[in-house]
Amino acid sequence: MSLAQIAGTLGLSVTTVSRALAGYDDVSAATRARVTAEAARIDYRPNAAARRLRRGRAEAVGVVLPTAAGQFDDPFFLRMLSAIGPALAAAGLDLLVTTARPGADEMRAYRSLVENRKVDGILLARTRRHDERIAYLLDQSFPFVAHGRSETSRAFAYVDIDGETACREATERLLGFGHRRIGLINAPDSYMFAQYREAGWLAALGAPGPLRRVEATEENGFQAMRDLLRTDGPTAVLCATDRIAVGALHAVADAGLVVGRDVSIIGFDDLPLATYTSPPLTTIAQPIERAARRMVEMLLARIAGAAPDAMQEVWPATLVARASDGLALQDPQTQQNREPKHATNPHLSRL
Amino acid sequence: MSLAQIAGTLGLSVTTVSRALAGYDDVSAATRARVTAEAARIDYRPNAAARRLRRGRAEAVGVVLPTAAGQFDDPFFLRMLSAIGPALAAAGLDLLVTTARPGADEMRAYRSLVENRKVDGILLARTRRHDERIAYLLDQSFPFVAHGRSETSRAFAYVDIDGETACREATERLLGFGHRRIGLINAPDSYMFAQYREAGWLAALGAPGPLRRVEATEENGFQAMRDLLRTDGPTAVLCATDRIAVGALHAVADAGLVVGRDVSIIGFDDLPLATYTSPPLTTIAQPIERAARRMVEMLLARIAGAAPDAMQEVWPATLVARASDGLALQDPQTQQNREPKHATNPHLSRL
DNA sequence: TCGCTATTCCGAATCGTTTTGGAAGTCAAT
DNA sequence: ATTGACTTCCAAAACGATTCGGAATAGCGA
Repeated sequence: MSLAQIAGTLGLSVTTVSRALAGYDDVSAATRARVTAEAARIDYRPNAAARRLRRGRAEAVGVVLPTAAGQFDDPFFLRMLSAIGPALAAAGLDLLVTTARPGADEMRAYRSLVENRKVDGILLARTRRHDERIAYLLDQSFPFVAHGRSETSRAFAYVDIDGETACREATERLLGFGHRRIGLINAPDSYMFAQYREAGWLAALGAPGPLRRVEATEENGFQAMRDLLRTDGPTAVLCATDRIAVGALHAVADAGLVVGRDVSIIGFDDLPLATYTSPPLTTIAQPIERAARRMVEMLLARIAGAAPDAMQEVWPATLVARASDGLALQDPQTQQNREPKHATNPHLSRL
Repeated sequence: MSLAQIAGTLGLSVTTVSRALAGYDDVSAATRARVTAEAARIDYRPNAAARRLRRGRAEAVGVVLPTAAGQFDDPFFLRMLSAIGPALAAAGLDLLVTTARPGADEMRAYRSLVENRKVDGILLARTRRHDERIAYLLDQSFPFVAHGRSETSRAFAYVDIDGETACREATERLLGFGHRRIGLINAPDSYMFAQYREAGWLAALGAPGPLRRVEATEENGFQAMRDLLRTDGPTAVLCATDRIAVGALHAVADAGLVVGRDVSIIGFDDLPLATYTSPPLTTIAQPIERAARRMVEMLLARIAGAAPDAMQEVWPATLVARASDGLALQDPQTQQNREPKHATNPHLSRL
């Protein structure tokens, strides 16, 4: 199961066997044929550790998954992983997944990946305004690509979703429905994506509206919505993630109100689930899988030595209208328009 | 950043530095102190590839995630990963994640992990009745632990959830509510867990009831439930997973029926989401995280050489009652008992 | 002084691959 | 016969850690 073994049975040197399999042109066609045949016969597989040691590359890429409450369960990361996997496999790279609680643990995980040379590059998500991970990787000039921007003067590669525009347009949509008290249940504002979503909401509104900031779980969405309903009485609420929206949906129903009639709700992510909430959730779809594949492309280029300056992309998100939002109640002219809207579920209609 | 560097600045041999750091007792206390101090000073990290090559161990564990429609998105795998991560980190092992579509791709992924010696052991989930992966790993006598049993005469290590008992009890609960036409929306019966869940349902029922088998997605759950309602008119339906149940919930509402009154639904998994469906989903909770941690323990023992025979555990699952099931309508005596049940959401009551 | 045991250190081999810098042989042109 | 160009092969040196089998020194009793 080693080059030496093939070399032995064929009476060749290890060098020649290696070069034959690697496709060098200083190996005769006949010899190459004998080598590849024998390699196939014994099902030769190169020893990954030896290759890595010699080449000085790990041939692997790292991802650190946060395990804080509500973080890791997030389908967001799973969707990212599912898209990263095949893209990396196509490039012959392994995927090393580490889990860490945000905080000291987390930086230790990144340091271990970098300093033990376990990976050649890193993908990271859920960037923060002041992101210690990004600062560290930049300091080490270690190749990485982020999903999301961050507040630093130094250039790094990223793919981001334009949450600001998406949330501005979603809020404008709600304004167009006649809503005036439009709340936002946001993620903690240390997250960069929360910044942008809030900025978009604020831009459309002109002035601050009812706001809550919570970690993105169903439970927190529920609590925040219940609180919002009690103290601020919004007629529409934008939720920074679908998980928050699911909790919010429930809080509205729990208060004896009807989602889409008494209170409009718009989410963000377009989880598979969103079609099957009641009512089906109007939400903002972001192309996570495509973004993840692009991130892998960028990372390969970074590992190959390309500069990050040209690798900064912000992609649009698109609102998918379902039935959790609609015309504001206080607008009298609208009552007759309501029914068709809620009876029409674009998903169900094609079943 | 190598032993040679430390040896150089300290005027020692590489051997001594290595042995000092490894804790051998043929190194004087004074030398060991000098070595550890210098190692700390330059923040020495052993080269993972070199260590692996020399020791002949990968110091990593592999997981292959299925990427078929509805498979990978499944929160099940994310919950597993989130529990595996810390347990492996504690043992100093890396986690190598590969993605593969079930089929040829999948076996290639397993072969690559084993034959390129990329991992020392493998964790696998969603076992199947005739599981090619298990057969292969047994053939290679490669250490692995499965989540779920399989139909083979050869012993292997596993942790499984007793879905049969859980589903029997859930079905008995529905029978106790007066339901007589109790359907099952199962996962494809190539999956072992589907076998057990169906067996439990069947055991309680005595005779086959309305049955559908689909891949576990919301969409498929929706379709299967709609079909079931049209052709079989069940008053209660057991769903093999919560994702199926979410779709089923929607199909019931879509048919103009009320979940918990006209049709009872029970899921399986107890996703975080289950509390926030409408109505909140009665479902069966399985301790995935604890099981995953136990699987890691077993895998470490297997890698250390322990036999798998004593590593076969089946754990109980527990039903958590929420509001998606209740007394059957046709039973006249029950009408006054219904209301309190559905107004009482054990989760909400503690908020 | 001689042997003996502890203590402390180190040279060299090893893991399996890649790669540098030739070496040996063939062939045709001079 | 010599030269040069080409083809085909290989020895040996890496990569960095681990480990076997000593070696050197010191201390001690006989």
